[in-house]
Amino acid sequence: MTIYDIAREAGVSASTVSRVVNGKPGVNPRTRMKVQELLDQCGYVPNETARGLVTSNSRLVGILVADVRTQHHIEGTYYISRELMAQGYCSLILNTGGSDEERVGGIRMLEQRKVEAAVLIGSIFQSDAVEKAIGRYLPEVPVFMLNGFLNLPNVYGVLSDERGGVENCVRLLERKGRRRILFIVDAPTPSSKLKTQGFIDGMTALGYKRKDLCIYSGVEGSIRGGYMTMKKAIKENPDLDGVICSLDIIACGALHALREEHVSVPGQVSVIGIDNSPYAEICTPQLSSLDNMTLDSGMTIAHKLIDCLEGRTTNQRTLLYTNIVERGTT
Amino acid sequence: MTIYDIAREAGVSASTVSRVVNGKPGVNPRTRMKVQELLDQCGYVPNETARGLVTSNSRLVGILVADVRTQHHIEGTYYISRELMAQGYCSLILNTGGSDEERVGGIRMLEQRKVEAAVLIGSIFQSDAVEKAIGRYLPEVPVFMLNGFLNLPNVYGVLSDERGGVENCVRLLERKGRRRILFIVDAPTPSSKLKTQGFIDGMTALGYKRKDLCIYSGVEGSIRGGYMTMKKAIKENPDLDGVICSLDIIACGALHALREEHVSVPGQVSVIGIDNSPYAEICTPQLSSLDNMTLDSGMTIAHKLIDCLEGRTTNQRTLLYTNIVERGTT
DNA sequence: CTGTTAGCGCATTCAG
DNA sequence: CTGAATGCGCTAACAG
Repeated sequence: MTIYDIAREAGVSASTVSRVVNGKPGVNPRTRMKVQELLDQCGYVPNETARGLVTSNSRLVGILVADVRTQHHIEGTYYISRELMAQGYCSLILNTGGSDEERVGGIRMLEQRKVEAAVLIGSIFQSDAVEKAIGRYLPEVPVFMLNGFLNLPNVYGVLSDERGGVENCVRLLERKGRRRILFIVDAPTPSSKLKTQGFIDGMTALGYKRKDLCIYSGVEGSIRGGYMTMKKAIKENPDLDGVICSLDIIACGALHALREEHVSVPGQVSVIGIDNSPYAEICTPQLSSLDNMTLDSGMTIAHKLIDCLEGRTTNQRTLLYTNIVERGTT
Repeated sequence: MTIYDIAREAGVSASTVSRVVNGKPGVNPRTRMKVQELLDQCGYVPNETARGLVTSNSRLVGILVADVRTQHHIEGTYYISRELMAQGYCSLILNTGGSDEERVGGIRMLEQRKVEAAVLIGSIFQSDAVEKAIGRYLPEVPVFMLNGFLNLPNVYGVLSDERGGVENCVRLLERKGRRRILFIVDAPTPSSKLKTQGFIDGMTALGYKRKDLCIYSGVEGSIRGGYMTMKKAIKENPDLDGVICSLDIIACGALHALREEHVSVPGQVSVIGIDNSPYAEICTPQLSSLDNMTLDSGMTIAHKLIDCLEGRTTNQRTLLYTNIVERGTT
């Protein structure tokens, strides 16, 4: 069913049908009504592919996520896609997976589908390979990064101050009288590096020496990872009284280990996670967590994206402040 | 950058460039190499929109989800999109939201984008409005439903036996000596109706009268919903010794309430959730849960979908068996 | 107000 | 082996 089919039925030209479909002026009201009726009756749906080819706007926005199953990535993805949908845009959500080649492949695919803008979810996209790929494949398309930034003229970044946030976590534990604080951190993404830096800055500001700091890094971002690491950490540091984990899910695993070892939380040991995810409310005791504003970041990006699409200018780099949500573990 | 630009540079015709891009035979190896070099050098990416228009295959599959944030929907979505990506297809993931109009709008949009197949995630899509919309907008396109089915020639359903699964949960609790079993169920989707039926069947098989059954329905699918309902249920049924919840997240809330009321789990009361989601491993004690095979369903759909796209036939309706994963609450 | 024409970028005949 | 011509479905400019 094309506009030509409709045109023939209605006894008018294709242009007239096109005008009616798009609600353009300059059509006799009677003609318009007749055509519209036929359109409804046939359940005509315009072919967006053909439309995109001629107008060269696809009304498509690409969203790249390493893995949509990641709790703290899905919120932003959801919000952005809903907001764009409301503006008549479709979201092409691509699960790129973990490797640089896959990320580059994703960017190439966005160019292939002629997206009008791209969103990259997660600091993991802050890499040289991605920067090169954007320069090569998407040099003219606005690219928005959630919790990341690349120094390119068409890249916009919305980041949360995770470094400062973790520093605040350290200060909080210090105020609670904690003296032997551990930091457990997952794979070394740009984000987790910032978190680690925040831990180091916070601790050294309190007078601790860099070499005395206790950091367990490269931990698997799962319950199991947190559990195993905590088990080990207790053995190695029987005097520990505070733990900061780079992910809520790791903290959940750590809580399991602490319970098994009959260490009371928050009596003997305080625990803080990061992300303020649903997990934090489910575990026992409920987990205190650093809210790194993934929802806010998503909302900010959605609005900046729409501004950009509609021709308004917007600043390239935004920093959001974090805050600690205290629950039962501190 | 189009094939014409490349053709001019290379001193050949667009047809030849097209042949090289698509790896078609009938090109002089020397010519092919020269063109390929230019292609690489320019970072040429074919315009999939134009390609789709002429070949009338979009290499696009639409995935409709009410809300990607729902834990037990994201697994299948992820798996399907990854599998399709590996086959060279793109996934157009649409968050349709909760209303029938939005679901119909989503289906319309899939037709507009000329998807080659559609996947509907969740039993909520099993409705008259959706059936009508498929008949109207996607009568020729294979439609796969995860945990749902519609009696249309182009619809394929992969369902898990949730009714039987809940019946087994009842039996399990009975074997554990539980006599006063409650059922807490969220909003009345086709899926939760089946679960409820399973509860009724299981209980009546044990000799309970329909009117004696204790069912709390229409509960908000959240921790809060489970918590509030459990609080109420304890008051109203001080002798309860078993609870089955239609969602893990509800069971998590219920566990909170039971702990607050100093009811020991599983000492005094056994609890079973449904979905076998990550939540089940996080709460304390770890939650026994009915695994309704969302991952398996996703995998099955992905494979059937690819079979279908490649012209192989596949049965329209598949039922997967469920099984109970016992953890600390039973 | 309406119809005719051209062309978006590409794959695919069909000639050469 | 290669190129010219055609059309996918649509919008936009132009002419009537």
